[in-house]
Amino acid sequence: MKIEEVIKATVPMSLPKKIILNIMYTQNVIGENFNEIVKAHDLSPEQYNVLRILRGQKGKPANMCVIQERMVAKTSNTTRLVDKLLLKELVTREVCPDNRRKMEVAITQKGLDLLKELDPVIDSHEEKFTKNLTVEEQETLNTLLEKYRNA
Amino acid sequence: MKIEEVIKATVPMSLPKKIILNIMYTQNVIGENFNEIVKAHDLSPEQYNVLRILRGQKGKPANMCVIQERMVAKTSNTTRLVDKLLLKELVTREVCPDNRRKMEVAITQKGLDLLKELDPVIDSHEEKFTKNLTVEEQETLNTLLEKYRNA
DNA sequence: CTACAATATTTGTATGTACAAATGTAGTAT
DNA sequence: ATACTACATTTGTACATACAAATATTGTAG
Repeated sequence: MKIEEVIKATVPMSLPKKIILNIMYTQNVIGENFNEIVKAHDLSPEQYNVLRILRGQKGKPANMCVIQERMVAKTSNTTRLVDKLLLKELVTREVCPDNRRKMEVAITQKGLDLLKELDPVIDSHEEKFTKNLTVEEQETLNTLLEKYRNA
Repeated sequence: MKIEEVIKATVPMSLPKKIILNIMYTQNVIGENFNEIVKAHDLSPEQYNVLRILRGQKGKPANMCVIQERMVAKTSNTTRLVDKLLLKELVTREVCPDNRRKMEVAITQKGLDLLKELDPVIDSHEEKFTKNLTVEEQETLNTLLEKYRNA
């Protein structure tokens, strides 16, 4: 569906406006789809994100700053996200012995198991949208988005 | 900046994953920029959106359903958005005489004036990101996003 | 006409987000 | 040691969002 149909536009829009709306709306579609997936496992999208970041640390714990700077939505409240994950015993949180200002957050086995369970579902979610594009088109989309963003 | 740098990825990512993250993050960048603009005029992005939809009605009032289906984020709570706009006297809300289940929401002169003030700022915001792409690239980006989304 | 389903909107509630202020710790200059 | 600045995280508060349930109105079948 073209973006004009999505928002039922009555007048023609400029190309810049169409692109913005297209990006906003596409993110919305992806986000809702993703939300359904993680919600079925009692996670919010951002909670999943934190778990994924922690797994990427390969055993090494991460402090709050590190988690924050690796998140896509940079303004999330990391403290409260980790609070929720702690309650579900998916992560641990301890004061860093070298620097007591910092916290060491690590994923638990339970957390790793949950991610493993989610992996194939997430993968197919990612591929679901991509499958309509050729590899060449995928590369182009990626490049154009990066070029666009760096204004 | 490439998406891998943004999220400081340690391992290479699949193309489908990169595209998803790229769209999510790009939306984030646009969104924050847009947020700053409307916030300076004491509006939230969604409030602005509703005003814009009402102006598009060209004098004809819109009921809640119509507003909802024209919004980019389809899950917003239209009632409360309109509540906020009412408080600022940017819109009016009346029961529809033909069908008392429906509401007729219309933009006021004050609302139109506010939009007019915002127009040039919004336009330059939209063009700011687009200016790094040729018109041909813009068309391609648009087409690829639509193709991508319709999975 | 009555009961029932469909439509349109509102409200309640839990949760999430944005942002400033507060807290606690570490490093540095005097 | 003291005062000051920078750093890391947490907390408070207002606001927004998601979603189910409630309310009110209209249309329709018997």
